[in-house]
Amino acid sequence: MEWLNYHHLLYFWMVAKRGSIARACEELRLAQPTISGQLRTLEENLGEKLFARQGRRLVLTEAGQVVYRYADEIFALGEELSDILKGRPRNRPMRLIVGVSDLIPKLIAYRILEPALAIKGGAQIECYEDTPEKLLLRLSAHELDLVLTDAPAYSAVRVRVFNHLLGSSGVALFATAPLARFYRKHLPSSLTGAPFLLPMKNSPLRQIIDQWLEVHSIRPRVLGEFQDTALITAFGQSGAGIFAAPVAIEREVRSRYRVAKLCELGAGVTEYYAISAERKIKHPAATVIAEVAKNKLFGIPGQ
Amino acid sequence: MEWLNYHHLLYFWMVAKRGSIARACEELRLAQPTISGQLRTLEENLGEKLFARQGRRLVLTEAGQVVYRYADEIFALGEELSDILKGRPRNRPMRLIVGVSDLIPKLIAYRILEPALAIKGGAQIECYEDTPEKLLLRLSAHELDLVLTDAPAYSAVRVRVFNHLLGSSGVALFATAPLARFYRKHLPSSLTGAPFLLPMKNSPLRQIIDQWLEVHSIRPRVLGEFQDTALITAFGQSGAGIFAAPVAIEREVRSRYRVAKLCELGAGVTEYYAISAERKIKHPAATVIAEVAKNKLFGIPGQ
DNA sequence: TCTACAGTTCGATTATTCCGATGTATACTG
DNA sequence: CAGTATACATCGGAATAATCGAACTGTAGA
Repeated sequence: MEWLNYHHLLYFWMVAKRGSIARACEELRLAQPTISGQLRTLEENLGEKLFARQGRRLVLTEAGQVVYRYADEIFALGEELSDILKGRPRNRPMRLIVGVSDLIPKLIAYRILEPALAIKGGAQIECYEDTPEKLLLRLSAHELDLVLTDAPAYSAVRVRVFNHLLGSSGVALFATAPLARFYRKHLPSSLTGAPFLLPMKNSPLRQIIDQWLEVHSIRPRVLGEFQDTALITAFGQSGAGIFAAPVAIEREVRSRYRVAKLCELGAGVTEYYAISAERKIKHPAATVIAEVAKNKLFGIPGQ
Repeated sequence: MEWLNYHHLLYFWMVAKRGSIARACEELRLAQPTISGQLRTLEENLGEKLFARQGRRLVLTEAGQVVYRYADEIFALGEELSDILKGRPRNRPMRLIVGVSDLIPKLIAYRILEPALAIKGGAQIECYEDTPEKLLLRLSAHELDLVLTDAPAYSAVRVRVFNHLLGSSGVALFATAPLARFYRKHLPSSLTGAPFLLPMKNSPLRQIIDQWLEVHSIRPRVLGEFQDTALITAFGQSGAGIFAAPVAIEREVRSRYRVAKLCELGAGVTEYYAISAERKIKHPAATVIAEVAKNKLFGIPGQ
């Protein structure tokens, strides 16, 4: 494994950003030949020309543009990290800042977060969505107060985040009435070849579905894979295909999307977690959320 | 501006990942004193201890954990970049892979994408959601075929992506019946102090709303700010507050979320774009999408 | 054709990285 | 409680890479 030289990349990035080697020199306080040379070795290492000369200007090649965009992301993260370490907390007003995983149905997210609006004074909520990994990153940098996900935070390295199980729910399949009518006979074997709208491969919900399909030897027709459950339901509502949702919100799903329940997926259970940076959830609004979720949200049925 | 030393960071990252300097040495093919030393200079540069000795192990300090997570992001991007340049396209089967901006209402996204399911043979769709910036990054690396956003791609550097305007729509405010009844009298001045669910500050839709509020000298009570429009509607449906949505999907919004329209926001118009890596959209499913959107989706009213 | 500008090439110089040897603390072993 | 293996820290010199000034090449404009 040969490593990318990030310093070369940094010089390249600055040249691309400023539009010329000369102006990058000023910014980086280096001599022209230095950058010129480093740029050349970067191109050699990558085996791609990054700039093409156009008159006496440099313009990015196609490959250069791709590299530039990645570099932009990389160094933006680096600067963010520097800022945080220098103790310039990125402005955090007096409100609850929550990260919500894409994989959590919005109706569930609403049910979890809603108590925070009800507390007196009315906490203001700020919601960001992203992949769980990104959200945890921002949680650990104390940019978020709370992260909602459907899986506990993995800990390859022991990380200082703490998982609070809010509740769990079984999973059911839903579809518009005509689809449901058609496939309801001879369940579950009728589902082979049936059109499915599925979450991405890496999501816990998808694993539950796949396992269930496996057990029943069903090979569905996959119409599409979606990172966000809200898009799945947008498609599902229009009768494009069959989709899965937690039974905890069965009633809302049925009425809101005008769909019918096909069947429940036996053993499989989705879980919902709040993840905080401290062992004990401190933010008052967050405490309320966790309490209400544990006691009321999913507690009633089956217990 | 003093730059982060990304090579030191890389060593640190590997040590944290592998759990010890010794094992990082194997991976990086370096001698143990080398890494030990580099780690020390990194700590000195940052002014933070990153590891604490626990017996003869090293464990990450609080600061170390923050740095580690950022490093993870940074070097994951770096590896992705290397992969792409080495011509290992990250597995792209025969389907349409679309990036959808968080900021696009799912109902709009559905309407835009739906034609692709209808074409014969039935294209399989794969949908990712993220911020427009990240999506464009992946588009330029040819990991996506198409990106749907509500603003054309900015071009700080001339980038090889092309914007295709799919359509535009006015904006209206919605709320549940009780809320609507209460605020409908003396619009728009009645809205001062009214509870609002808003998209994030940087979104085009938010700018339209803010501008309208500004013009009418309304100062609403902001309940929360959301990155994803689907969460806004989940809150809005439950009567938490007033929210905005494009009039193009007024009917669906009203029936699906059981809300009523308060009023339209005069001049403001949201736009929807498909962004592709080539000047001409090539992917057959993508072509269909763009065609249908331009001709039918938003074309009828007002034209 | 002359000049200003932008980037390149070429050694010489300087800074940084890297390693082996050695030292210190910690865990395991009988 | 030695004796030994493990893991990291420290040190100084050797190897490597980055940097610079000076001279060179090509372009654009006067």
